[in-house]
Amino acid sequence: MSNSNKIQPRTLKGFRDFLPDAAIARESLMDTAREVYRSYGFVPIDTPVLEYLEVLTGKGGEESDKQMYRFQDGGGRDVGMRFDLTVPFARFCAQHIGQLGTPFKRYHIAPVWRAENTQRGRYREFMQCDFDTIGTESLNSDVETLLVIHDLFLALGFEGFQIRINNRKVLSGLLERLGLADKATPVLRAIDKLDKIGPEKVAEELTRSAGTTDEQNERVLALTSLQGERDQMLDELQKLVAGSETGELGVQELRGVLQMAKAAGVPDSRVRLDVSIARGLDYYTGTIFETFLDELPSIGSVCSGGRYDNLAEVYTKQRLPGVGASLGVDRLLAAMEELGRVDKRTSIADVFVPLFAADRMENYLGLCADLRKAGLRVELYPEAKKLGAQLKYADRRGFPLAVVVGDDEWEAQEAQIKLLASGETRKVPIKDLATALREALASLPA
RNA sequence: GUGGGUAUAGCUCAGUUGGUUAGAGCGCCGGUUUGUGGUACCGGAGGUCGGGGGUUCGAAUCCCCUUACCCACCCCA
Repeated sequence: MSNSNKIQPRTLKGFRDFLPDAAIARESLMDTAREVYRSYGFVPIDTPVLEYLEVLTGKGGEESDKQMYRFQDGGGRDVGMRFDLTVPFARFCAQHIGQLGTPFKRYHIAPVWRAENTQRGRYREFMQCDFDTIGTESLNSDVETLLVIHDLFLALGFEGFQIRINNRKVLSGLLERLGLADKATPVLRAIDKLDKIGPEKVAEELTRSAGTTDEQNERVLALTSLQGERDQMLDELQKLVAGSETGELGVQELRGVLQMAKAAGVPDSRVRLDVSIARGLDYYTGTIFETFLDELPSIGSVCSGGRYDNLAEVYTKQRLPGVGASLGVDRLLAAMEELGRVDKRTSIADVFVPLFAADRMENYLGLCADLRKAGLRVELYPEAKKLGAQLKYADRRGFPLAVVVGDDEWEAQEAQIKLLASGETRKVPIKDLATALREALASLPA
């Protein structure tokens, strides 16, 4: 077949291949998230990629319906690919919460699909890492959500990040007082842009999309533009929503969450009360979170979430309040890539064993098997090439350690451990090799 | 979905007003005498210039279409 007859190998817009370095980075990020979630007792679940279309549509607002991949399956059923993990979770809860009992805490790490235009850190297929606590209205769960986010970013190696927090009730309270309760969606969307386009433009948009008066705009902006010291802000907010039961409750909740987070050891510098964050998604009703990296705020929020009153109301009569958040794995990865924080390792094993003495294959196989039994990840080179070439391979793949055993060493029942970063070597008896390797690994810089 | 930009080797990019066999750096493979990689030196492979069509004696270079990526809007992880 001539070259021009070949099918062009290519991927769809917004869909990507992952080469080992990217796949290793992504998996290790997900492993970290998994460990943090588990450390708080969240349990894993999974749901299907495809759902009946009626299960998915009309849940996240118009925009998500537009961006959903949908088609008819072979049996003529209208189906959709999940757009996020929250809506399938709502269906899941409506179906199974009776067996699970409440409160129920789950995490779910899986890809989702959105047919929107791509951009830096925005793809059509991307991984989300959600965790939610459902079946409780306790503010303690809101605090726990914040603590999980905080632990998560620390575990991922970030020091400089900021969790912005707000409460929808504060905004709702104000809207109620201004007689704008039915315009909540356009108003919140406009407010969400405050950081980006400034107060004048927000006012314009408010008037245009929600038909607000100048006075209403002023009141909205007075509230959302609040800045400064936290307790002062809370006091100001209190005044601005005074008279609205919802609003006052919202301020009280904010105060509570912030206070407990502080008591739990989250430094003030990493939690910012930001009255301008609103979140586009319709289902949030209480606390809302967004997380920004200090080094790259422009990539947007890398972990967002909040509290919702009634997740599964369209599927069941049972009321299921909850709170949770979603880590944007691929967006975070794009950010880390840009910041040069992605490990370029293309090997996953810790120990490289060159096939040095070609006629001792059985010895090498036995040695590797023993090391693996001892819990090490070991790669044996498949060909008896020149030692230098084999070490070069190991070096390029980023192996931390090599174990060189040639005829002399086999005779003496010794092995040479080589630290590939420094070139330093040392000899140990083969019977002590596993222990020595573990020690060597432990003493390496992370 | 709308508007703007970009597309040349695996990667980052040169390529003069359209003119012969399209270049560099890095990377990759091999070598610098047989048991030690990352540096140095030598050599090599690799591109129908994103794809298709058109203008021209002649197109990487000009025009049209298409696809992907980047930026903005929108929305959001």
